[in-house]
Amino acid sequence: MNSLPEQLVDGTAGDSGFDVGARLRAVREANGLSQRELARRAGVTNGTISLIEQNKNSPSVSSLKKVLDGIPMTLAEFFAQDEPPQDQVFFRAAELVTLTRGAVSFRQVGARAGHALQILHEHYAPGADTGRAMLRHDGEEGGIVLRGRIELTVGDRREILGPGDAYHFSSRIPHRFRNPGDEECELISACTPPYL
Amino acid sequence: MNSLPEQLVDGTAGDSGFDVGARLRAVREANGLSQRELARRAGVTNGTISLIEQNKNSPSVSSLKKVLDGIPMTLAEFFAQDEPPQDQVFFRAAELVTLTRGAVSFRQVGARAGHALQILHEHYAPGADTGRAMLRHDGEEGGIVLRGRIELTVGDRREILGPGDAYHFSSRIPHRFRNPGDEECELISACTPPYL
DNA sequence: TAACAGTGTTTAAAAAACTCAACAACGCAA
DNA sequence: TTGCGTTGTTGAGTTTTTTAAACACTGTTA
Repeated sequence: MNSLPEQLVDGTAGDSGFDVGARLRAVREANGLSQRELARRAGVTNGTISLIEQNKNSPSVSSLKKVLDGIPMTLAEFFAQDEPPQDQVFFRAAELVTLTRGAVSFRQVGARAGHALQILHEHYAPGADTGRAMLRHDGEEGGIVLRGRIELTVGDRREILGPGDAYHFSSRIPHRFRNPGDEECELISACTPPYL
Repeated sequence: MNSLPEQLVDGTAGDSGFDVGARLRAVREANGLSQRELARRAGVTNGTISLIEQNKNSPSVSSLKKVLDGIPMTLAEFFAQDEPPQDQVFFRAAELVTLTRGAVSFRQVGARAGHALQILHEHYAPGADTGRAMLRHDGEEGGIVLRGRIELTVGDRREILGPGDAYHFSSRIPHRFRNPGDEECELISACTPPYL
């Protein structure tokens, strides 16, 4: 049942919001390689390269990786061209987006997507807690306490930090923030990549 | 003819030098999604997610993109790696390393090397200036002003920021900080990667 | 002109990914 | 306990990608 084996992804940007075919063709030509030469280096056939470049098929990650190895180029480099522009530089206090998660509020600097860095001005009400289920995600995070006290648990370590104290850890370690006092706690944090 | 339809990519990191399965599982769990919930949002079946996470198949770029759209996360973010060693987590106020550059002082959270994130508590004396020769380096940086005023020039844009105001830009754009007032200026900044 | 070496494209068969539906395991409430 | 809802995994069948080989086109050489 294939009366219309037309290209399933449309000819231009495809269904992926990222024009894999055009990107591969540009990269290949920028390196002065023919389809056949790249195919030989990559250990695939020239037909595969042709079809990918025309967006007539969507390569598997493993075959795309093989092809890029023949360039050579990493997957991250290949896709690291789609980051949106987004270039607001200055943010007035009133412009900071405020996010609320129960007794914790975050004032976020700029937008979340397309950046490698996220900066938050966080406020923890007395007793506020990010939850018993510990947080875990990629990247690193750190911060400095401005006011009040915060109890921070990272893996099997736990400390109570006060004004001027700071922290920095890999976000892959399970972690939890809790305000154990009667006073609001205020801190500024940064993390990479953004995760909220 | 499929006498050995075993997994072609080995169980761990696969043939791609990048463990797509483990990475997807980590990302999904970090966002608190079940395989089924992610599958529903992405418009694929839960079986697909399961097989990908076990590295029993290598998804096509278009299906991986669909899956990531349900997170949401871009392909570039997915393939961007990170490697944090070093593990001091808590830093008492007195422990913060202080660096001085003329009329500007930085109190640094943790060590500089081997991290993707650097956090600084900066103090600019009245008139302090990072110099007429504009700064330029890789990464992104941002911060929030706590006290005083700072004049920030980024490319051809210039603003004076006060308490609560913030900034965020690509460090590749030439930039310069200057305290134009009579009062000390204090701010907390973050940048990635570290550059001092 | 013909013969050749290079290019990218296209087709049928083989291989791999994807779907659908069933399965086993766990936690939780009745 | 039973029952229900959830989790992740698995097998049979369908769809898509990949291969291998042929095709059409270009520029060069004889």
